[in-house]
This record gives sequence, C-alpha cells and structure tokens, in this order.
Amino acid sequence: MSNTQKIKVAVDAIVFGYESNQLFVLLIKQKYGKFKGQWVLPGGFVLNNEGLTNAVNRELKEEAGIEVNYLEQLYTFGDDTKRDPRGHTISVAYFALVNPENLNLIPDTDASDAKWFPIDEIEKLPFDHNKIIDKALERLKAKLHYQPIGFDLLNKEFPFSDLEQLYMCILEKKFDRRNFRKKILSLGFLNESNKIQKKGSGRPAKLFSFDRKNYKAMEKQRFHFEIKFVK
Amino acid sequence: MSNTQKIKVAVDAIVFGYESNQLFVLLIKQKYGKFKGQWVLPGGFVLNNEGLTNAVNRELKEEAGIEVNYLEQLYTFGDDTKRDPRGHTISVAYFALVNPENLNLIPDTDASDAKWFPIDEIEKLPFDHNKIIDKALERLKAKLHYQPIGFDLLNKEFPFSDLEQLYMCILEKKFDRRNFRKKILSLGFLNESNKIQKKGSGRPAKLFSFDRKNYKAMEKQRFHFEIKFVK
DNA sequence: TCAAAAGTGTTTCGCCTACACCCATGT
DNA sequence: ACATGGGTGTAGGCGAAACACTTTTGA
Repeated sequence: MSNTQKIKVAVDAIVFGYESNQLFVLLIKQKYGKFKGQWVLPGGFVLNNEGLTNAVNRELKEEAGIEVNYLEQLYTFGDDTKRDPRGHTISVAYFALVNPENLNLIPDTDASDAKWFPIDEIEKLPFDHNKIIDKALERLKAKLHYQPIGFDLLNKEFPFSDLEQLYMCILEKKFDRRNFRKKILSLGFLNESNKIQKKGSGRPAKLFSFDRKNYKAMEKQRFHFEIKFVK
Repeated sequence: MSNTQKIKVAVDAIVFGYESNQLFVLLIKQKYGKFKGQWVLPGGFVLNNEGLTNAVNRELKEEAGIEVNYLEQLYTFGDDTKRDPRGHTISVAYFALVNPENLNLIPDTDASDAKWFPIDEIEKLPFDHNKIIDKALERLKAKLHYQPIGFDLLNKEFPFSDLEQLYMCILEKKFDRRNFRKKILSLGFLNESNKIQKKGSGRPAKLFSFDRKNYKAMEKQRFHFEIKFVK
C-alpha cells in the first residue's frame, strides 16, 4: 500500500506585508504548467529528505528572494483530492510576516515575477488559493489579539501611531487611541527610544521598539498577552 | 521533480475520552513492522484519491471501530525527515473527542488491540507520538477556554458537576463552583432538562444539555465564548 | 494662524473574584 | 443522625470603556 502511494506533498506560503496603512499579500506569477502566467501563492513541491519548514524557506528564497520575519504552519489542505489538476496533492500552508525593511523582491527561477497585492484587490486565484488566503487572514486577525505579532509587520523602531493604525487597518475597526496606548504601554514590553520621527506636518513622534527578550521572559512567568476591542 | 517525489503521507489521530474524572487517549497495538506489539496512535497512510479527513475517519473505524464526536486538524509533522524509520513520511495529525456513549472499542484489521490510556500513564511511544500527544493536550486545554468543546466529552445530558469536574481535571486547576456555574449559565446555551440524576448518596442533580443550535446562532451574532480562571 | 498629527487623565461600568451556608437524598 | 454531593447570593476590586483638550511641528 504505502509503496504505491501517489500523493504529492507541496508547501504554500501566505506572506503578509504592511505599509502605509495597507495589508499586502505576496503572489508570484506561475512560470510553468496549466496556470502559467497566473498569479498564485509562492510554494512548490517538497524535495525528498527536505523538512517542511525548509521547503517553505527555500521556495520563498527561490521565487521571491525574500526572507521572512515570522513563519508558522497554518493548515494542511488535503480534503479535496482534486484541488490540484496535476493530480492528488496535499499542500501544507504556512503563514508568514515580513517587515517593511524586507519588502524587496528578487524574482528568480520559478517565477517570472513576484509582487505584493493589497489584500482587498486579490482576484480569483487558481487552486484553492483564495481559501488559503482567507484562512491566513483569519489567523492574522485572531493572533493580533493574543500574540504580539503586529510588531513583525513594522519597522524595528516605529511611532506609536503606526501600531495603532496597523491594528485598526487589519481588524477593520476603530477604537480609542488613548485606551489602546494605555493598554499596550502597561504591558511593559515596549522600549521608548529617545529618537524622534518627523513626518511632514504634525507633531513629531517618539519611536518605540518591541522588547522581544523581555516579552519572552514575561511569557515564561505566566504573563498572557491579550488585547480586546469592542467598539 | 514532482514525479520522483518519494514522500509518504500519513494521518494520525489523538482521540481524547473522559470518564469518571480521568482523561484518556486512545492507542492501538501495532500489528506489523518494526514497532509490532507497541502501542501507537491510531493512523496510517492515506490512500490515493482519499481526502485527509476521510483517511482519519477510515483509520479510526478500521483500527478501533470508533466514531468520533469532534474532529479537527491539529498539526502536520514533517520537519524531521527521519521521524519515521520506514522513510520520509509526513503525518497530518488530527485532534478528536468522543463522549462516553462512544467509548466502546471494536478492534479490527490493523490493530491486535485498541485501548484507552489515562493521559498521565502514557509511556514513551514510537515515532514522535509523545510530542504529538503533548501538542494535542495543549490544544485541548486552550480550547476549553475559548470554545464549548468540553460538551463533546460528556454525555448529552449531564449534571452540572460533571462539567465542573471536567474543567478542573483537564486544566489541573481548582476554582470556585459558584462562579463557574454562574458564568456558564449566564452564557445562555445550556438547556435545563427537568430530569434528575441520582447517584449514590447526596442530593440528586438536575441534568443539563448543550444547545448547539442556539450556540451556533449566538456565535454568528458576534458572541464569543470565553472562560477565564485565575485561582 | 491654521492644519495635522502626537500626547495625555479621569470617571463610569461591568465582570471577575472571594467567600459559606442550606438542601435533598441514601445509609 | 450523619455523610455525601447539589444548589445558591453578595460585596469589593480591577480593568475596560467612554470621553476632549493641549502640544508640537510644517505650511
């Protein structure tokens, strides 16, 4: 039985990027096959004796010349045996975040192009890739509430308003700036630098950075990140 | 490349059962191969043109004659290419719950035996099965807080104290009965039947049941299940 | 001096927590 | 009568929500 199994194993990555109040997803233009020329999620078949995480990182490098900031397994799609017209293929989807410094794309072997698409301008994609993106977005929204994951989408040093806007943009909600700031600062893992960022008109902003070491330490001491919103 | 891929795809299931204040995991005795005679998680290779969920349900039926009450994908293990000595194999692990009415096991083809093991009496298992169980237990504990998943481990009708004890047993915490009851009842998805259960000595208990329809309806209206505990 | 964005404090309200005694049944 | 488990109310504290004006800069 096992020696006649003809199921192929692929990985796909949903990479989110954020800039100037917009959430982006990375897509690549398919170079070969039935969907040649169409935009799809980066990914591909896993190599023999290659671990899944390695496969994702390899594909991201090959197809878009990108290194991600955060990577976690999302879901394995394999209930529909005809999801890939090339034959029975399961796809282990990964969820990734890059910060603006890593937004540069260097298309390479497998893609004639790689490009960031605003999340709300993504059309119908081949395979079940729209479903995969939906699931990833759901995960991103959920995690913003209970993991300090937003920082992986921002520069190392950022004005507080960037964080505010990121939350409001991705969650599509408005909330009170004062309460949000109070809450985040009270958690005690933001370092206030003495740098200041000027940005056109308006009062210049202090820059903050996420203290990951401190956060990890707090996490071990039964601290739980959590942010709620109602309005 | 894709036509020379030699990676095998398996599914494994972590099935939890609960009875008289103990949490159990279903294991089966391996019938063939290197680990013959050892206890392992139920599971096996996926068939050609078989969906993943179908594969799990099939294996559970074949190996233990069981139908589960709740099933969700847990995680796909595939970073270690040598996790299975038979060759590069990835395993899509599923998380399942059965209620006491379905605790009966009918061992069949692939297992010379199937048995419930108390979670704290599980020894070292082959493959990475201990790691898989740990991850499943973590998921179970987490979900008890934010999904009404405990009901899938109880009878349809249950005295309130069963629910209480289930939470305390699985989370390994003690908490105030009055507060717990108040909280759960205030959520408004328990139906109080007029039946009463007598159980040895002590005052007989009203029986409750989980109103799944009502819960689903509430969920659609932005209601979120959540239970916190401190002490 | 006006526009634009940053920064800040207090009151109110609801929920979680802590806590102990009575009730119904079997023996 | 006693042992066993079921059932119940209230007061206090803490954190979330609501809410608007001042500050600093560029134009």
